[in-house]
Amino acid sequence: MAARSRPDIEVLTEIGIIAQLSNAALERSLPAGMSAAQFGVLSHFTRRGGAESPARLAAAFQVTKGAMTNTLQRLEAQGFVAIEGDEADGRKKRVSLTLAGAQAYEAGLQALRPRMEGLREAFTDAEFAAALPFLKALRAWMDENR
Amino acid sequence: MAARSRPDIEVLTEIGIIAQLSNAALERSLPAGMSAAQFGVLSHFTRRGGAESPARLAAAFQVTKGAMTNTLQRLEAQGFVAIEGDEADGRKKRVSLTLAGAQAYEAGLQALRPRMEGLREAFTDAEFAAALPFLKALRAWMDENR
DNA sequence: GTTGACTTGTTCAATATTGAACCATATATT
DNA sequence: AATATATGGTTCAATATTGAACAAGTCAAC
Repeated sequence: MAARSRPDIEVLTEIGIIAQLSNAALERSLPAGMSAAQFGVLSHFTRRGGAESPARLAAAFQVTKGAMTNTLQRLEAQGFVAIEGDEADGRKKRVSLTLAGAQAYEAGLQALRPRMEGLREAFTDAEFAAALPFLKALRAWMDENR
Repeated sequence: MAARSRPDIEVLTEIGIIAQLSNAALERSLPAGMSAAQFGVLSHFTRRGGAESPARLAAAFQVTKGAMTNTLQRLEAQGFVAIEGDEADGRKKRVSLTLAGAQAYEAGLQALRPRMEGLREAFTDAEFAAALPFLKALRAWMDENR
């Protein structure tokens, strides 16, 4: 085999492919009609609870406001989130999880379970934990040097 | 801050964000009209040389054949690749890099240079190399357990 | 040789995303 | 108070991608 690529490029290449495969697997496993983006939003609310504005969600997921508008409209159409105007600030809206949304998230989690278990049989928590600091640093750099 | 997520999920989350930021940065840096997908194909030919069929390119980039058709059509429209029928197998086509394509790739590389240099100032080659084995293993697992 | 299964490449509708324009509202400056 | 600037959210056209259907070519088995 010819000379390998530079390690920085190789890292970014592997990361790109992993992200692609991971996202594709996620979408394939999820119940019909639930995209990875939607699942991410539901997951966010399950972890954090409370209400968030669309703009803050867009920032959290590194997505444009337009994309978040789309995702939230689809979630609302399915009854998974409630969207209401913000009393204190007329520009904002407040998005929150509904009971149906929490149930949909649970169903999504269950659907993912076999895959996640397979992953955790293939690698140990220690391996993931060991990889994390570098990945976080890389993410932070990418974020700052946008 | 509340309890962290499980390390496996965190790893996949970070990888997803890095890939997104990295791809966005790539597209922003590249000369107008050249997408990351197109740059990837040019890069492939520069490294490997010779000719490849669209199907093999699609497999190499983990993309559907339809997506590759699109990318190749755009590359051909700009004169960056030549596409001809395969003599030996009437179903296949042979894609190869043109001189203009090689020059376009060089221009893309130059445009990326400042960003890549910044990255290599922020991290050492050793750090990238250290991260690589785990990423490769993870990629391989994702690839097998599709 | 014919048939049947597989491979290759293209097309098409559906979906997600971006970037820009835009309107409404809030905040700061004067 | 009036004006300017910034922020929040939506819409729109453009683009990339997927998955499915399809036509054309190959190949093996019979």
